[in-house]
Amino acid sequence: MGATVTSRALAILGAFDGEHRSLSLTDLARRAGLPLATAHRLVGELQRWGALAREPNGEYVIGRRIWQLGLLAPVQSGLRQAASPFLHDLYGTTLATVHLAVRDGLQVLYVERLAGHVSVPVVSRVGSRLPMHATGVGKVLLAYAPEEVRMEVLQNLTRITAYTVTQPARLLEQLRRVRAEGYSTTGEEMSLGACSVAVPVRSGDTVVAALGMVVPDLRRQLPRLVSALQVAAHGIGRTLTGDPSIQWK
Amino acid sequence: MGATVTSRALAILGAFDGEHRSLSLTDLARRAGLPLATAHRLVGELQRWGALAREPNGEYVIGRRIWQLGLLAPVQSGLRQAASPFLHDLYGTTLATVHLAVRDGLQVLYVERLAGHVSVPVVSRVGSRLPMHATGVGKVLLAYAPEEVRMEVLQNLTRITAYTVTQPARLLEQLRRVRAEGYSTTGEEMSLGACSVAVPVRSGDTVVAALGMVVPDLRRQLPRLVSALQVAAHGIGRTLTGDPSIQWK
DNA sequence: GACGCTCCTTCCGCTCAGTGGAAGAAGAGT
DNA sequence: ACTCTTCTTCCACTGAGCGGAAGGAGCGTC
Repeated sequence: MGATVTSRALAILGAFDGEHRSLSLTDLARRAGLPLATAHRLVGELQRWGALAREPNGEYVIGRRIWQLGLLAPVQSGLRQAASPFLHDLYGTTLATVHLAVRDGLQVLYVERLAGHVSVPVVSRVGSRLPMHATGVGKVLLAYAPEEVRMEVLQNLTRITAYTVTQPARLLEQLRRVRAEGYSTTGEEMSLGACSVAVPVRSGDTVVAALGMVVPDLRRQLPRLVSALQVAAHGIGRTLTGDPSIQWK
Repeated sequence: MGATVTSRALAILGAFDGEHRSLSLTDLARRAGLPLATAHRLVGELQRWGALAREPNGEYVIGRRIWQLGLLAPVQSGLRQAASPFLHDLYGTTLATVHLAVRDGLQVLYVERLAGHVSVPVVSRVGSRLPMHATGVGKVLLAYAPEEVRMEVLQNLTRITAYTVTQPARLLEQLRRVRAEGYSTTGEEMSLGACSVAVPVRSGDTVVAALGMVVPDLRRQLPRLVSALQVAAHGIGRTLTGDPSIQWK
């Protein structure tokens, strides 16, 4: 059992997540698995440093200092910088929710997002992870992932909606098509009422990211969206190839 | 002298800043003021948890986990949310780099940014701080800051480029004009080849932020840019006034 | 190919920082 | 006035953390 002081402090920070953005001391202690007195002292130190802040209502939230540190993280920073203007253009021409994602292990990690006006149920948030087999960007990344990754993901196709593809053979077929046609689509596989298209972003020969879009319905405008995405992805790729340091562990 | 384990771990994280995004173990130990062996152990723990990551070259950088945590921080989240659509619109109509900044102590803190394609040397990054006297948003925030803040900033006008305003009297005169005319400008005062315009964002009577724009040249289009900025700033202000919780310590 | 330099990793016995049970304070319902 | 919950403070015991020192691992120099 991890009993080092540092691991305890980190356990406190780790108690926060997307659903728990603010926590009381007691919650914090419980979630971190620490005695109240211990949590209290650690929380005090973290707060003094600026890692945590206290809301008017007494609950704790992640502090400004961590926010600033996080912005220094080289999480795809080269990629994000290169992509940023293209994402805006894409948003400008399509007014759809636009995503930039990379593969992180067996999941998709969203590194950038622009939210559209249109009320489509979008689950992703910047910094969140989703399964690969049920998202547009995920299918692209999976299609170009190393064989072993693909195999492991195929073992565990959890059902999310009634339309989620859960048969390995069918998904494999889809992935082959992604490679052949250069784009992937999903239809309400992650959340009802949301469809998506995505294309790979290449730097040289390797696919470093996926660029995707979420819309309520695909049928009519598919070709237009795909070509808009491809233009943007190509632009990002060209910018990247100029840049020597693309972060990818 | 901070000798608690937690404070040491935090000191290690604190060793990173805008100019030092990746550090060797030795640098880290030196900057955090810790013996090498101690730093080594702490760094190991931080890395295991994901607070730090190791680059191929052996240097340490802020890890993905901290990045994710930072995204949960409620830093100006009300303000940023309110501003986001207006920033997009602004970018859409002007295609210039657009900034949203607040005052943090004696510096400008950039809380949001949209980067344009245009190759203008832009120094600011989201989460970074810059001096107030050499940036467009800074001058706006300074113009409306409490007297004491203004005085303290005026004591220390460091020169950055050949055009930086370093005479207190001249800056004061500029600030008076900002208040009178409702916008500020800079001409290559922060970096050569970059000019900027900025306007205040008001919530009720108080100036809560500044909205700015960086362009290669101001002369011809100044009136157009100022009015675009003012429309956006006004919109943000109106959205904010509806919102009860604007984060400002 | 031996030397010197810098940077990283491991070891281990001493000791003081961290621990956490418990008691007290401060609210907020009822 | 009471109970229940959450927060804060206290303090004596003890094992987790400390860090000097020694041992790698590179790399450039002569």
